[in-house]
Amino acid sequence: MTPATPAILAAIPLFRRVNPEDRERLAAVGRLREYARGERIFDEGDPSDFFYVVVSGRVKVHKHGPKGNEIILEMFGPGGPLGAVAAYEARPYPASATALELASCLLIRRDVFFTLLEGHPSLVRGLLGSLSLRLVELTTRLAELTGGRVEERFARLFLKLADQMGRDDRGGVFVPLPLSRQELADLTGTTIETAIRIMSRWNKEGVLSTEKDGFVIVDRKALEALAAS
Amino acid sequence: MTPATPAILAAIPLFRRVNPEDRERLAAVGRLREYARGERIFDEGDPSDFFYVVVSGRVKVHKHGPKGNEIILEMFGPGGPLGAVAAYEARPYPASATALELASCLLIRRDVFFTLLEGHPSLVRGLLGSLSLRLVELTTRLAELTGGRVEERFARLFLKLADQMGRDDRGGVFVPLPLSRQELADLTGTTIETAIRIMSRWNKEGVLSTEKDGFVIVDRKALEALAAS
DNA sequence: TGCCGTCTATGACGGGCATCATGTTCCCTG
DNA sequence: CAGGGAACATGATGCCCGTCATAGACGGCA
Repeated sequence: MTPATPAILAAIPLFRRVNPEDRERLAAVGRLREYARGERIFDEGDPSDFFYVVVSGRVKVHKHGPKGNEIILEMFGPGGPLGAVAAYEARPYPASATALELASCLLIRRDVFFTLLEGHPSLVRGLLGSLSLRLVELTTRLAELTGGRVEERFARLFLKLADQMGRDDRGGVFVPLPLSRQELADLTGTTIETAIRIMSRWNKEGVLSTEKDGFVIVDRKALEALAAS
Repeated sequence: MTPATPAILAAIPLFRRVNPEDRERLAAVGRLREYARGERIFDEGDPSDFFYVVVSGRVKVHKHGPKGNEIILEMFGPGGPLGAVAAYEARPYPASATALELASCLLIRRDVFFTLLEGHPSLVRGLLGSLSLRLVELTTRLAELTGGRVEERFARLFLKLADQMGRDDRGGVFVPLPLSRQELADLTGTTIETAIRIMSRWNKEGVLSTEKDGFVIVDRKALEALAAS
């Protein structure tokens, strides 16, 4: 838990258009905190005392269904807002957030964040934009999660990851994101066994391989064929 | 397509805090339009020329998945905003909207809506609030749609409808919303045949009956037992 | 009144996937 | 190095539900 610096704030798109003086003031009350892989940042149902911004690493936002199953709603990298909805509306967090890898977040107390919003239309604008984007992505995920085979969803998931953060390496497209089989299952709305089955079959068929620090998509064409079906 | 009146605008929560003069101006450029049951209001992918507000009736917002299946994302009654995300970001509508029954909407041209936003922080505030609410509801639906039995989802759907708009009548709780079997299927992420099977079985078992203008929940306890499982 | 399209209904069938169970690998720690 | 827990792997089993097919019910329209 270290103080924030204006430089860090300036690197966050949401705060880029805030004037330097206010950034100074914000830095004075903002705090930085690191989270280990798997560490919980906040929990569904907790009172929303803080608004968070991801500074480094990746974070998953997840929620548990009525039957005890868990589903990952979205994954955020640097700049991603956490708890915006809850903090804005002063209601409990509607979902949990957990670090997918070593990550650091900027914490802003709810009341501070709120008074900052009052004086900065551009901030409100930025929030509206990011909420809009999330709405669009969530609706797309909702439409994709229903009525398709699980393998199709896996194919689409990895194609999206490849587009977002893939780089040519290790004889294919390398996605530098270590996700467990359980997390893959939570992303696609299935069980861990089915996730394991698909991943180990793909490994044998030379489509995709799992590494310690991510995945290597060896045969992108195969994934595209599966996603299209 | 008739002109809007300030009285209609005043009845819409989103515009309630806009000052009367601006409401006059808005009424001058806003248009009212009626839609028959099943009529399309706008289509996924269309350019977002208008921002809509439901004035009367009910409207479904739906989207088609990759395999041609359709899913209903949400249903709006009077006051519900349609196309807010697209209009705000000037991107094509991410989903379609269709009238579930005879409905009327207020249409506001995108550019007019946008300049109105500029001068009214309370409007922006209202938009943020409604987007937040929709995000929360969507995430809940996402979590519920995965990993459960179809019958559970049906039970939860009707319990929610009962809470939202049910009234004691006809020997049970009457939900005044005529939804086809296909629409029930689109709401729960299943097929029309499964929807028909569940509904006709429930009818025989005396749990729930379909009427011309809605549904009657006869045995609420039975639904609660199913939803909990 | 008769035709036809839409919606509702019901059966047969099979496969995908959840569930249960057991085993292996790997890492971490004392 | 032994022990233990977590993640990965794989087989057996069963059933929910998607798919295909057929038929009745109903309403609109000529």
